Amino acid sequence: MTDDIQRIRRFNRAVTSEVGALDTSFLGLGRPLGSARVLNAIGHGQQEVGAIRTYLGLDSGLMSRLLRGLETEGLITTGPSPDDSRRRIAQLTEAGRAAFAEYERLSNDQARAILARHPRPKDILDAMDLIATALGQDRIEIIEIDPREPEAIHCLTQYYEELERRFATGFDVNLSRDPEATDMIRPRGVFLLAMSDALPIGCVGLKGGGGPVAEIKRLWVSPAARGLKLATRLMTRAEDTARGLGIDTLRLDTNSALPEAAALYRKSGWREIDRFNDDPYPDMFFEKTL
Amino acid sequence: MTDDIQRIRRFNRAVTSEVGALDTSFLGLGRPLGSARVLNAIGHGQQEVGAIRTYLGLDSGLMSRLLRGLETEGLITTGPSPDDSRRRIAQLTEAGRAAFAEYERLSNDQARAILARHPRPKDILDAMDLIATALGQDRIEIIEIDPREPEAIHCLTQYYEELERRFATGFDVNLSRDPEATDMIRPRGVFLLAMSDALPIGCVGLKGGGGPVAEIKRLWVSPAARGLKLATRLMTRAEDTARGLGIDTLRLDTNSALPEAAALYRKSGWREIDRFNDDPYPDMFFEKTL
DNA sequence: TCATTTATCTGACTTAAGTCAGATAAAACT
DNA sequence: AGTTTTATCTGACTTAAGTCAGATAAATGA
Repeated sequence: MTDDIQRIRRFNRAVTSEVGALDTSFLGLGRPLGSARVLNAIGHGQQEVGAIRTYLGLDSGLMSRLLRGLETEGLITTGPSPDDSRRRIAQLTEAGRAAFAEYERLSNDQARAILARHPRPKDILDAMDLIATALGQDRIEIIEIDPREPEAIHCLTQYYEELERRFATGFDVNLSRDPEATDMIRPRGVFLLAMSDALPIGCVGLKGGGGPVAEIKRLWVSPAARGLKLATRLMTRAEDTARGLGIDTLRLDTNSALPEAAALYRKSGWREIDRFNDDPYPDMFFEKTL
Repeated sequence: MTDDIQRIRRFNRAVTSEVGALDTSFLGLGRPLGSARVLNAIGHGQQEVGAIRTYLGLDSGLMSRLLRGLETEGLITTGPSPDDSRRRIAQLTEAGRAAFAEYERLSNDQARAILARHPRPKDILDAMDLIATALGQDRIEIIEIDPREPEAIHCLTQYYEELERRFATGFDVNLSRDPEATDMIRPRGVFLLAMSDALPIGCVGLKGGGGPVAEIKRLWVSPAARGLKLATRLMTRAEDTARGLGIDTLRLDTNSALPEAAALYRKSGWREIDRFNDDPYPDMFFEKTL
């Protein structure tokens, strides 16, 4: 146990000296860290002065001075917010966009360098996802999204890859009954993503047909997020949404090669029923009355 | 690829806000970060003022002033180094040890908290080891050590566990020909550890008997360090040491359940020979003339 | 309408951190 | 022995960061 703590502290040392170097590398462009942080916040789309101030945890006086500094450097312009002219909004000028792009390039180069000098970049990325998800586990949010958006496709692709690995026969989505995207968009259904600071780490689809019966599809949680009860959160949210859409019966199919899925369904009020479709992959079928 | 970079940058955000909070938590004890860092360096056994200065990257003037500050606080004493009185060495006073213990407690609590709030602490630790090893891959050192030391046992235990997992029959070290520790200590042999910032990540034993023939035993590299050519480095160093001990022939045994090991031996000048012992586990035997 | 609240700004501070040019004394070199 | 190098210290700076008490102007509420 003490040994474990040593391992964590070694990790802390490693990242503060390496990742922390990113923070200070911002100094490489000759601008104090405070100004650089404000400039980057604006570049990343934060417009409201107050929002930036809270985000960066700055005193109002300091914030004001940093903004004045960036203004005289010609990197930003500020003006009153149209809906409340006490508030001010900041925007990058042409020169500001150029400076911001420099910072982006620096960050990206540093990230690329980490990947390039390691023989197993995939393992590194997975480990980073696991740690970042663990550190941010209290800030995981569930959002509704169009299943054709890239974030959704990111999850679905990984879901299909996992089925390919875990089914003895492999998995080809073209042989499966791939739901129409519009069946998983309101008002017929919904597609939910679990997001951890901009990274999608889980999904579930509610596929409706306009009637009182709908199907749960594509429940998946990233390996980085397993154990955090995310599948339960996604299912609960999907069921709540279904109720709101006037649905009273939910069905789903699954495969006995995914025992943790069946266990979850059994534990949360689903009961096994007879086969209700001719999809070649599933061998277990469940139903739940809402 | 762009996506990968986003994942790394998300990781950077997560650790700078969480691990960076550790840095600033040091401020919680009311001492400026600079003084706290010096105090902790001394607490961790760094005595030489110059060494601390290089380690923390401080200007000599600043360093001097920080030391004076800690001295007037009554936390350290400084004096000339016995072997070169230009240099100075710093030591904690009783009060200094108490203050240092407070910082240790803070760091340990923070580490413990990370483990406690995650359902899969082992995965988190493995991921942290992988990333810390990757970030510090240029600072991996190979050291000689007594195989009965805890760092060596840490590696050997993991080695045995891996054999237990990978051999169809499992692995019981008591049934194997476990070498005498003294056969792996100079002048008969040597035991080598690969260290990444205080974490042992690989080992190899050179087991000699005083004569010109010796055996390579217990070659193992932590999953966190695979792909970094560490096995090759360990073997090269072991062979070099063997030459220095007047050994001209090396032998080893291995098992075909570890194909990557046999591949390494073949690639680096070993040739397969007939069985030379009656250990129940190995089924392949190699020899190399130095 | 008038007092109150809210968002930001300004000026006058403090503290931490870092830089740089000597000063000093011991060690190393010739 | 005398010069040079090395390790540390001191004093006189600069810069970044942060604090705090008002000032100002727009929005809100009674």
